[in-house]
Amino acid sequence: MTQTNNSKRRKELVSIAARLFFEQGYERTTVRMLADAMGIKSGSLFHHFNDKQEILCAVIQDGMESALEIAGEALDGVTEPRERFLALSKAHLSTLLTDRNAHVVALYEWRSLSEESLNVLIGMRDEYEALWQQVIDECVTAGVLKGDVPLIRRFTLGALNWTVQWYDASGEKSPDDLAKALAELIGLQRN
Amino acid sequence: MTQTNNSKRRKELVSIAARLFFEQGYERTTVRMLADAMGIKSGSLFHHFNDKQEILCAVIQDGMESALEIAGEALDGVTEPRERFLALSKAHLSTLLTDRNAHVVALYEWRSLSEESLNVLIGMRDEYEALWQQVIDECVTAGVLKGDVPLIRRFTLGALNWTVQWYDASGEKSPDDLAKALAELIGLQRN
DNA sequence: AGAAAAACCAAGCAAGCGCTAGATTTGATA
DNA sequence: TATCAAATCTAGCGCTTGCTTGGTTTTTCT
Repeated sequence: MTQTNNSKRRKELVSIAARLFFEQGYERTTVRMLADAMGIKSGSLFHHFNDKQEILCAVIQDGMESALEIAGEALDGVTEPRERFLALSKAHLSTLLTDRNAHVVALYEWRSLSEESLNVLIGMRDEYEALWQQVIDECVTAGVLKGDVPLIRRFTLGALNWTVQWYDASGEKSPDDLAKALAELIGLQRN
Repeated sequence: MTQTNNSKRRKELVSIAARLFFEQGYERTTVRMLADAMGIKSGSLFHHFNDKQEILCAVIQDGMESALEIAGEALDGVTEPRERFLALSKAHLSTLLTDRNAHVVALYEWRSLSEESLNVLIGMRDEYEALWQQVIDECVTAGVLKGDVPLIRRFTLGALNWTVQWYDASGEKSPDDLAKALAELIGLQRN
């Protein structure tokens, strides 16, 4: 029976689904489109997933996991608050703009999830936001940032997440450039 | 025949559609849901609109128009660059968070538009962004902001537009509070 | 090699989708 | 009061949707 397994095949399928969901949105992507891109028939999809929405859940889970992992690595060994902020921003934009799939879906398709799936994912999102909260808190404590910490976090993530709406990968600016520019905008690189 | 008219009735219907599109997204909203909310049968909808996508187009047009109008009023008579930035931010958040319908749809549902509708709306979007571009340019010229103007504009609008994802109207912070906080974050209110 | 499990296909169902056509009602105007 | 257009309804068409079922192929493991 179809379990919520973690087989290698399933991972591949989730990755393909991520691409389609990113390109055209969850609702506009049919199970037949998914199956075509996967090289199987639409019915076979339901051997790996209980329903379509579960595919979305898996994609988002994927996106959150990789975002968390990359963020953790980026912060590892970095101690100076401003550097930590910059490292986290770079990690965020990197997952968002270079592997433009799962992480983007994770940000923009929450609405289509079942309540059950939502409960699974909210924990990961909170964990990710806690990471930001901590880094920003360090900046405020160190006196390099001023203001309400949750609010700064939300503005920052908003500015970063919105980049997927306009970023041109073929342009001259790299994700790292953007991260640096944002840090400058909020006065982190002035001193 | 069904024309792209501007009758009063049509305006009402567009307003109702805006609410539904905002609440559940365009793709998840069926013509029957729309008709129900409008108090008519689904078939009658197509006397006012040629197809479903045209309703979305009208909603977005509505959102952009009111945003443009409110922004223009907000800037009227204000000359000091920092005040102009703040006024524009307040106007933006006001349309976004108090009348949480058309403007939000205008931001998040572009993907479902036909190419034809897109061409109609892109002009309005550009006009709105030009407003921001100008105000930010004034700030940079006045020396109260530093950096690449288009980039600042995009980060700012990103931070503002993302508020719809988390803002709680029943909370303690008003849209104006948020605008002020953002201005402080990017160093506009320090001197 | 042989058995068990996993992956897949062929065929199609029931429901819901956007949309249409033709008749009917409503409301303004002459 | 007669006329005509706008607005709505009734009824349903043709298609696509997510998903199911029952059987076949492929892979894995002993």
